[in-house]
Amino acid sequence: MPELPEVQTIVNGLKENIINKEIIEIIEYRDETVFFHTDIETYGKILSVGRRGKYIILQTTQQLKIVIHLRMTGKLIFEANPEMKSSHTRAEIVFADETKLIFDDIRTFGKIELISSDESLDALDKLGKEPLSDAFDYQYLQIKTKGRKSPVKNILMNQEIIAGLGNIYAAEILFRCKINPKTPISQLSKNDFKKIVKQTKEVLQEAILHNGTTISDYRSVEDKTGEFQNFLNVYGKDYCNCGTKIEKIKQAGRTTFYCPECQPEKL
DNA sequence: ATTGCTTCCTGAGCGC
DNA sequence: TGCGCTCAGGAAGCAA
Repeated sequence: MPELPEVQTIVNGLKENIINKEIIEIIEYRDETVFFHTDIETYGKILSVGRRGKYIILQTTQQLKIVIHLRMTGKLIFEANPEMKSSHTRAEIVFADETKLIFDDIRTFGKIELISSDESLDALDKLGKEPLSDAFDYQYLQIKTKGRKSPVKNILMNQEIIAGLGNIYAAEILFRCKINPKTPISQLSKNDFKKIVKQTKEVLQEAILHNGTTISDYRSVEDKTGEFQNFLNVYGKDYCNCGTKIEKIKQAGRTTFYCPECQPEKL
């Protein structure tokens, strides 16, 4: 569900709520939700809350990293009332002051992984550059995709190339670049690469300022809804601002939205 | 090595 | 109302 701006919004909310709180228990309500990759005696206090791609990473004082991926429908809800449960609670991180962080996930694809601070996860190690970092520039994108033939949309969705983009933002970025999503990455010019990098950073920054996008079930940590959906140009739209009907196609199993007028195929 | 197809699971929305 | 079908901010795990 959430992409980079939504995850960042959640991380920002968590920073305000759970820093320095001591974890006393992690409860799994549904199997295959919480994975212990390290022996835990005590969890410790939350030292920091961070993000890498779409992963949320909590660091504790006991050399423990809690890595959370929300996938499609995961939510984190900070709850002050210990009695409270949400409709699809899969796990809870319970703090010493009786507040808790509820991990709610309708489709149950999300996961919480506990690892020692000096370890990592394979998926984390393989992630590509952070799109908002200076290291993400057109040269990186060009070198990283050299020899590939995939459509540019698939490249933008590939977490091993760019960490954090998903279906909505990939579509919006290409709309802003006026690039057809089917275009093979190998056919893009240097200028196209520059445009993609520029628009990626701009779209993500704007979305973060608006607390992300809400389509149906995304909520930030305090159950606030994002507002960026009001700024989307193609995703979920029937018509482009130019009046043309938006095309919907399948790419790598996902629906791609684009405007055939504003994003024509290259001849 | 890279690409594409299927799968995990639940619920909403649609047409009949 | 209700049934059955399609679809959903993701990505691992295969097969080709």
